[in-house]
Amino acid sequence: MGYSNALQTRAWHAQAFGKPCANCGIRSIGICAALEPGELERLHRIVKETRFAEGQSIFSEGDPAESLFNVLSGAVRLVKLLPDGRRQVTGFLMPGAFLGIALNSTYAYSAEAILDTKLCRFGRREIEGLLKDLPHLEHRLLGEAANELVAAQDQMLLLGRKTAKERLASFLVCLSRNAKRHGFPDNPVALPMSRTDIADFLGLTTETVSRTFTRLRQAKVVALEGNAMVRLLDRRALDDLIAGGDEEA
Amino acid sequence: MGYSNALQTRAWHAQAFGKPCANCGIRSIGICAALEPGELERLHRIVKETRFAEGQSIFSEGDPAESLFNVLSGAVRLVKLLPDGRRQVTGFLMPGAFLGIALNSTYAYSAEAILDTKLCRFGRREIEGLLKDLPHLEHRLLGEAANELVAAQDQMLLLGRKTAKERLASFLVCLSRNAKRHGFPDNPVALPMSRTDIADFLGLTTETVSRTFTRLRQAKVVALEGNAMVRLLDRRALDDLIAGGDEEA
DNA sequence: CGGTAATTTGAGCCATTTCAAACTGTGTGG
DNA sequence: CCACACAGTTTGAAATGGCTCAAATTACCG
Repeated sequence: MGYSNALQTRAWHAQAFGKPCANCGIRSIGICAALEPGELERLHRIVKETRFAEGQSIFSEGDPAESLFNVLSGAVRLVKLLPDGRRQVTGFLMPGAFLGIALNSTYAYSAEAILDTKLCRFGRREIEGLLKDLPHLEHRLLGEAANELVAAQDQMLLLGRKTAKERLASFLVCLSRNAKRHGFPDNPVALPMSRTDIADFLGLTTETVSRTFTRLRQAKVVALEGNAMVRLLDRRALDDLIAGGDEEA
Repeated sequence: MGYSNALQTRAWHAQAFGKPCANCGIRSIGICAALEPGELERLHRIVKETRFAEGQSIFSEGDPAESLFNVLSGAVRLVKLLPDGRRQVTGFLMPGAFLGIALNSTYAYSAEAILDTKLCRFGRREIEGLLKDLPHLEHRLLGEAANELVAAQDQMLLLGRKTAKERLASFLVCLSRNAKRHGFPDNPVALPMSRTDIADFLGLTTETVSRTFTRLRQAKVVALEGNAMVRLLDRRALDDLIAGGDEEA
């Protein structure tokens, strides 16, 4: 998932731009961590850095899947649409995340930049060649896919069975955990995505997300600091909500 | 996803039991399809066939992930629970499916046999050794994971944004497609799982699933043939519901 | 400091849930 | 082979959480 605020955004943008992969600031997080210097060199030859402005589409559901990406900086949302416009956000990607693991012939979802975003782009053909020679890389990719699968199942539980309050609490804690894991501040947590994005991720409406924020605020469980930043005040209450035992706050 | 009825159940149970992997009836579907005869021999040495009776637990969420499985016959449901008993079924597995791709230290969900079920069991350690030597296998596994990821995203869209009628229609068509793909009858489609399982998979209650079946039946879109078998009558109407454009039926 | 989009708040409504009761199919024992 | 019994399913009626539509605020940006 992605994050943002003045400070964090600056940090993200400071990361490798135009440098060879060996110096990539994201390397220790991304799949490239699996590679030796020589292999990195080879990877670097097939990589091309690309920028997307806030709101720009990276690729659309149904497009031929010609590229895979590594998020260098910024944030990305993955979106699925129904013909009548109903929208489901299936995930938020932060720096270090891999985009396009599903090596199918077409993309199963659209990807859009939430912030100004830099990506490493790999040609699909080239990656497949690389994977043949570098089993580490494939192994790492499989690990990545496995993690995404676990996250997807958690999300199914959330969408199928949790209340609005529980969904928002789960979301905020998840955001905070990820921020920490990636070295960003984890308590006032940044929310780079709009309320609509959050709603479409949690299977709710914007109005419900907003009302739920208000209720959590009134219960002193969280505090909003501006619109794109939340402070988690009562971790215990949040954890209770996430587990989903019984109500109280 | 799984299926059942007298005929189909018989077919499943007729498949390889105690035979070496080379003769495994499921091989062309499962991950083993990626292997050469010599490699299969090696696989066979680390495999152990296991049976689970209907309703039996194969493993539970949180258990150390010591085994991976291949479904030979029967059907399996994957379940996540909240402490207060709310339940989400995250998937149904049919013969040929792979169970436990997430190579994490503990299982992220429980697996339970819906029918009497036979599985190939692989030790985790052994599989990891095998993967080191057989890149094909890892590649195949990655492909499998990618497919599951796509299915998971579709399910998020369903859980987050579809109506009860659309959810049930999507489920039935998906079931039918899978049956066809696996060589089972795809029009009267078998439903080996209970209404409760369906409800917990679709994020609904049993009552709503039942009422929705009734509405689809009254609209002559489907016909129930016994409780564990549905005939899809109006494919067009089903497809419209799945796409989720606008209502009518 | 104003303009504009995003967010929040309000009021009424509706799809789905909940709680409760009737039904039905399936498998069993007589 | 049939009647019975029970679990699973269906139906009914009332309650409700989240949605819809609409308006008021607020935050952000130039």
